[in-house]
Amino acid sequence: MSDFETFDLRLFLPYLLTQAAEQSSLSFQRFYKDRYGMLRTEWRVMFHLGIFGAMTARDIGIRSNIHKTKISRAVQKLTEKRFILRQRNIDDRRQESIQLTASGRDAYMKLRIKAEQYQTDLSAEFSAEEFALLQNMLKRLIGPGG
Amino acid sequence: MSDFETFDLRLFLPYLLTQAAEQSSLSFQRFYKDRYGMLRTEWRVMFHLGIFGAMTARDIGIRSNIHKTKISRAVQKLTEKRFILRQRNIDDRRQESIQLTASGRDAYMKLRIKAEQYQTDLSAEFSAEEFALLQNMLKRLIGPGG
DNA sequence: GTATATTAGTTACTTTTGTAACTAACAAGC
DNA sequence: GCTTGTTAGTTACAAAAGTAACTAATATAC
Repeated sequence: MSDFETFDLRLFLPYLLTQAAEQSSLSFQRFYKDRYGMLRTEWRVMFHLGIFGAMTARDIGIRSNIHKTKISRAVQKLTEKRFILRQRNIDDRRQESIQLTASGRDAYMKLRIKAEQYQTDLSAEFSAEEFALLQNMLKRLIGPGG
Repeated sequence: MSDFETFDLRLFLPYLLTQAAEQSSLSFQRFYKDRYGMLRTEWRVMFHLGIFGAMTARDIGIRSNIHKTKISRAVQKLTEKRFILRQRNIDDRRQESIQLTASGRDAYMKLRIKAEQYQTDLSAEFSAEEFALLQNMLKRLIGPGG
C-alpha cells in the first residue's frame, strides 16, 4: 500500500482544522471574554441575533448546530448580562422570541468591528483569491447544516 | 464604513474553521471512541507516538500544543488500556519516555488506515490542487508552533 | 371530548477541560 | 556543601460541556 507509506497524519484534515480553529479562536476570544465575560456559545448566540434579528432558541440551534442545552445556558447568562430580552410567544407558549437589547446590540456592534479587523489581519497572509477560496472550501466542508 | 455593511460574520474565519473542525472531527471520532474508547487527546498522543516513536510527555506537548495536564491524563488512560509503556529516564528522572506497546501500535495502524480512508473521502469533494492548497493554507494559519 | 405523541426549553447528573498549586528531580550560584 | 530557581509531571478544585430525564405546551388520532 503505497499510500500508507506516504500518508502524513500531520496533514490530516480534521487535525489541521482543529489546530487552525483553536489558534484563530484563541486570539478573538480575548475580545468577548476579557471585555464582556462571554463564553464562545454566548458570542455565537449574540451574533446570530445580530444578523437575523429576533429568533427562538430552537432556530438558533438549527442554524448554528449548537445543542439546545448549551443554548439554554448561554441565553440565561446573556439575560443576566442584560444583553438579550426574552418574550414568550403568545401563539405557541412553548417558544420564546429572543432579541438583543440596546446594550446587547452595542456590544454586538463593537465585537463585529473587532471581528472585521481580525479577519483583515488573518487574510493579510493570503491573496484575495486564496482567501475567498479558503472560505468557500470551508463552507463546502461544513455543508448545508452550518 | 462600507466594509461594515458588507462584512458577513458567517464568513468569519474562526467561525468557519470551528464549524468545519467540529463537522469533520465528529465523523472520525466514531472510530477511536466507539472502537477503542479513546478521547481525542488520547488519539492525538497515540498518533504522535506512532509518527515519532518514543517521546516524553513534554515533547508531545510542544509538538501538539496540548496542555500538559491534558497529556498527563491521556497518558494515564492509555496506560490503563495497555496501549503505551512508560519508562523513567535514567539520566533525568523527572522525565519519562513513552512509547506504543504492540497492541498500541496495532490500534494506531488501524486508526491510521481509517484516517487515510476518511481523508480520501473528504478530499473527493475537491480537486487535487484545491485540496493541497487547503492543507497548505491551514498550515500557514497554524504557524510554526503546530 | 380523551389518550398519545411531539416539541421547546430546562434541570440534574456525569464527564471533560482549565487553572493553579503541588511534588520530585535537577541546575546554577555561591 | 547549601540555597534558589527551574523543569517534568501530577493532583485538586472550579468551570464548562455532554447526556438523559424532565416539565409544560401543542398537535394528532380516535
